[in-house]
Amino acid sequence: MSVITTVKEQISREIKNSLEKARNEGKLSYVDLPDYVIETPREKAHGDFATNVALLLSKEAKMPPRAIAQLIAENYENNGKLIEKIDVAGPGFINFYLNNERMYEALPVVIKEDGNYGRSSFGKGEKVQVEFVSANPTGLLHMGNARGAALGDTLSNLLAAAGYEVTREFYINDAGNQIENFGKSLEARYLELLGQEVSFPEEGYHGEDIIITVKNIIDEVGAKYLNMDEKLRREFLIQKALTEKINAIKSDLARFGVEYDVWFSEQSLHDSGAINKTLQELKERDYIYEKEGALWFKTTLFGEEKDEVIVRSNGLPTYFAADIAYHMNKFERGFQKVINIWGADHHGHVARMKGAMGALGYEPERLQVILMQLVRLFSGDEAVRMSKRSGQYITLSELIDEVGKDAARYFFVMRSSDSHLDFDLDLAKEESSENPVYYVQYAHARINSILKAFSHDMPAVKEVDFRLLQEDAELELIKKIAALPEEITGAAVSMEPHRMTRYAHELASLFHSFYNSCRVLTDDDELKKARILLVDAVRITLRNVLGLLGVSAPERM
RNA sequence: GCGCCCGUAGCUCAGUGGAUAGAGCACUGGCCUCCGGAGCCAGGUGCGUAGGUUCGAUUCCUACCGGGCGUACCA
Repeated sequence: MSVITTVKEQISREIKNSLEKARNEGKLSYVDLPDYVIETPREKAHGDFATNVALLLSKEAKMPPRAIAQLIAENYENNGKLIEKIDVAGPGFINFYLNNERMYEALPVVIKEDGNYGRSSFGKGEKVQVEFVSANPTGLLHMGNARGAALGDTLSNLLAAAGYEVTREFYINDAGNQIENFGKSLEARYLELLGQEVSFPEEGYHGEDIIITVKNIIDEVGAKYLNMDEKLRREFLIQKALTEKINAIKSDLARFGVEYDVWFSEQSLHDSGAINKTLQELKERDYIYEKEGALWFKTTLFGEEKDEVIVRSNGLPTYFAADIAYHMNKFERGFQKVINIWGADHHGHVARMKGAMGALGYEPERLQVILMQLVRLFSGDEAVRMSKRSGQYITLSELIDEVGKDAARYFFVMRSSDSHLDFDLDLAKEESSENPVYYVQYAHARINSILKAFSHDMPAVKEVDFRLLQEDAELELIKKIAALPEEITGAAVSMEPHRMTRYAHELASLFHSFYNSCRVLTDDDELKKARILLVDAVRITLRNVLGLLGVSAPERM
């Protein structure tokens, strides 16, 4: 357990004791304690921890907040001299000033835990699945997919670090309409490249990449399929092209630092009968009816405006049917919680998916959907279109070539997922100090440089007196380092990976300030040892955070 | 029309039912004879509008304005 969590719990216990004591003495009356918080105040002048308990209790106790706060402060038992000073401030906040001695305890922990520092068993090994990207395998990955990849992978890292058992999964849409469409496009290109005159399907995939794919196929099999049965020809082309596309997606994601545990085929749900089984179950539970030759799912029960077709009049299930079967399959595999990262253009799908889960007897809250606003791509002032149909888009692969994996991953995670992301390619291409990822990496490189210059064995924790670290810059740095485990669990539970880029930047900033005001390799040997270990703890913390973000921590830049 | 998301500094974005709302970029001026100047320090403007709930609202609620997305027997 982290130092900060321990301290907060201790303070909270003492507050309760203190309140009860006041109540027993008849100085205060209340029945239940409100949901108060112990937080780290924004303002340094407000201490290391603050609580709003007196403000919240005011109404029930029928006393002014400041008077309650005063009672708490007076009755507070300062066990083990944890707290240096208690103040009642403002409208009735209680500020606690931590005894610095306790803060130093964080440093040996960081050094001992090293690569594991920040990890916790908070999630108690609960099984969680994160499904992300799941792009159609009919083309290459674009910027929107890239954002989903960075968010999903970082969130997965965070959950794993917070003690959950995480499975990363990619759902391959290798069935349905768009695959039919894909087949027609492939066929058209195939015939075209072999000298036939064809009209390209209106709704087809116009991308250059498809032409290349078909050229590869022709290199392999030549004109063998020119006069073959249309259906067989398309099936062949689809199989060939899908394999190639999926492999391309896999390798692009691998370059981006994303490795999946499971690649799940939509087609397998059709083949195994899972979709029929799901439909049957929904029918039995009376969620399905027939109208105009199609089967409809009663989504109006979940607040939708109209019911949704689940099996078309041509007998083919819609993607919705497959998706329900897929999610049922997820729960059958034992995941306690299932997280999906979807583009905001799919938001209409959320309520009915949750509804469907409820209809099948699963707690809808076990399905969590992160709606990610779309990426707008700019080149300078000019917007770049991102349509697969028009075939004009920047691929993930090109992005990595241009701005590098580190910058791209950091940028995509930097913004909250429900905020639009304006990605200026020209700016991201610049390898300059404007790029925040360099700022953080630079701190890491700088520390390594200091440690190298130190040229002695690292001092043993036992022979170092951390109390020599008295400067403001040093104390601030220690507090920030100590906060990592809570930052990780907080970002994981709220599913907000962007918090970690903030943390990384703040930590780097505190280090740079420290560096400018305190010399590490000073003549004072004892102080030098303490600072070397402090700086080493910063190095470990930075490296671990960058690791969670999938960004490298270079020793030299 | 209806539904979801967004509206915070010149720009791109964080943030919170509480105490003086932050960062990066841009702009201006300063900083080690010394551990990496890709750094540090200083300088200022802002919660779309109007109501409501509250001891307290930028945060929650309602309406409106502006932007994005959705509203298919597409996914």
